[in-house]
Amino acid sequence: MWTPVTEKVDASLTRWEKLHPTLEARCQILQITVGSMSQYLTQVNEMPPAVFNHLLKAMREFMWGGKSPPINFETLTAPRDKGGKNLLDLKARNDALHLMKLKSYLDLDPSTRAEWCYLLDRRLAKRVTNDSRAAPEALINTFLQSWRADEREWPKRHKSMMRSAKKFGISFDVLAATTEVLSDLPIWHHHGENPHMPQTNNSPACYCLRGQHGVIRTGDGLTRLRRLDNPTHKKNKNCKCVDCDQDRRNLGCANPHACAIAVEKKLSRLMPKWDPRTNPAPLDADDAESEDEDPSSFPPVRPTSAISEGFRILTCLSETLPSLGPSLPSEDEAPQPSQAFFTKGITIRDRDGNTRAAGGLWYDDHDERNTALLLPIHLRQTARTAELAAALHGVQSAPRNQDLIIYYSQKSIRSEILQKLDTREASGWIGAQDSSLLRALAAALRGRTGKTTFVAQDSSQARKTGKAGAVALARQGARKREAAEINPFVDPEHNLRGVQLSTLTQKLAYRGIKQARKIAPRMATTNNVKEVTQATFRNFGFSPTEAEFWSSIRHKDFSRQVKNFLYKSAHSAHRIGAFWKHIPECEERGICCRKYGVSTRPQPAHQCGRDSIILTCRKYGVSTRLQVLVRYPECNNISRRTYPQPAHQCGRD
DNA sequence: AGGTCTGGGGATCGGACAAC
DNA sequence: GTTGTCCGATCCCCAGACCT
Repeated sequence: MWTPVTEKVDASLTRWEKLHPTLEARCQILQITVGSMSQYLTQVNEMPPAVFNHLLKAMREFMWGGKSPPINFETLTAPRDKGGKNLLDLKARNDALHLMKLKSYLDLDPSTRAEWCYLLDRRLAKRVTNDSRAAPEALINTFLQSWRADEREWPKRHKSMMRSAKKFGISFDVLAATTEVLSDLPIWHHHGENPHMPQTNNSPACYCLRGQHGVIRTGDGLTRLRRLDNPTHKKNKNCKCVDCDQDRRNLGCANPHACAIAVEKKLSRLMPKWDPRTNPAPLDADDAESEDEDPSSFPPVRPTSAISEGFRILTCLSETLPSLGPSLPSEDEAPQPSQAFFTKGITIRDRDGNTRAAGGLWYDDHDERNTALLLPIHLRQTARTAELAAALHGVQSAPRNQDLIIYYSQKSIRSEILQKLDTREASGWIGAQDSSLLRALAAALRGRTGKTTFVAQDSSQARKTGKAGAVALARQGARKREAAEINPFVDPEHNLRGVQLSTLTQKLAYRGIKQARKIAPRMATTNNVKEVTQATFRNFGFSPTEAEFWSSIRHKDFSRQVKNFLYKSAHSAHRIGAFWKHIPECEERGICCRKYGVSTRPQPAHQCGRDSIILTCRKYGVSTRLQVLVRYPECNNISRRTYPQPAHQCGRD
């Protein structure tokens, strides 16, 4: 089945090879050949390991024209700002397809759910590993409940999907759910049980509830409970109340009271979030309207309204979040007057010439809570990040039941929190800027009982003082030597891990999977980047970040060849200079020969590496030099100064 | 030498199963 | 419900081949 595909790919790559494409072009060619030609069949029919290995090998060989690879494949698949070429990562692409299949499997809406999903449900329920006595009628869906199926019994054609589900941490979680959703969840093997109070699913009463009463979902159980509130109900097996009487006659239940008690026990062992009895009723129409009236205040959590929306995947992404632990103020008993503060973020050049961001948090003149903070270096150094840090600090230090008014200066802070939060949360913050701060801020806001309102700083007289105060504090923060400690604590109760499966797209899954993966750093590359950073600082007075370095060598002013040259140089992928030093019988290849030199005067023999190639070589050197000079005229002096130097080991200069 | 890639072997983990 | 054993899958490490 796969032979035509592999043959087509191989033939196509052979044809492309004849055009001698550049590294950059090869990446694109691989995307449009291997990527597209294997996509469909992988989707409908998983890619066998042999085919995967064949394609991977073909890609690797094509990348370097059959020669030995100087840069490993993983590095090439990394994003461009990390030194990669964003090359198609076949493994991640296949995994993304598995997750898309998982998405359709876990679409529980009967009107759209495919036949094979029901068959898989049944098949998985045949061999339960963690509860040998589990009853077949209690097993609805392994990912919705706590039972697990024997991996060896996973059907062959769904094995990869099941593996990916496990590998990328499928889970079921919501911040809040409507009563309908809670009532619709299976009551048996409920995943939301309190771990300290193990569930019973196999007692005689449980069998009666399933067999006689037909109780499958928590909602079915709720109707059994009503009698307990009925004054005519007697707490024994012979109760004659209407409900018990009916159960005895119509369902053949011997002890309706015991069954009702069993349901109550079961529900009380659920964590409060999952108990349909304690869940507050959904907002009625009036409440919803009043919320709409004030679009500036932080809205209550929107309850999940369909079971399928509760599945989360790629939960491994969130585990790397740093956490200093909870240090948030507890609920104050006394009612608090409402409080307002102003936030502002600015950026400056510090004495090392690097961009630093600082934030100001202003309450009132001479208020001791006024805060000036210098943003720690591990965060993005932008005004928005700094303002977010200031706002986070303000929210975290306010009593929870206090009404807050946040006067923000950047519009995007308001829109991120008030409008984009749901989408960001659904997409697992993949690709979102300032996600750690926004996450912490959202969690802190959700933990508050007081109302939080976002108001823009405008030029009215009353707000001018606050605005100016926040700016002054931000400037003060910028002068600080010690960076502030930002508390990125995210309360799990107010935070969802991973991505919402029901809104997952292949693109998003692919990005998330690539983001979750760790790529081993190359020592040569790390050293090169460090060297360039230091040299830039020496010559131009600022240190570029790693991302800036990688984007600068792709600047549009450079020709394709030079870009290619710089990229390979950054990875030490040229077999030049010192590379030959220790290779038997090839040592002389590292020695500069005159044909590469611009000067006709005899030069002392030296190791011909990058420096000498750029500075003296005819082939690359002239064009690279010219292009660098056009872009950075100030380099002119440097290169002239460096040019006449004697033998040296080449570096980036 | 320093990089890539492959394959093999050992350690580890998780699950099934049996015995207690 | 707990413990121990077995087995397979997976991960990790390393040696070795290969390249230039």
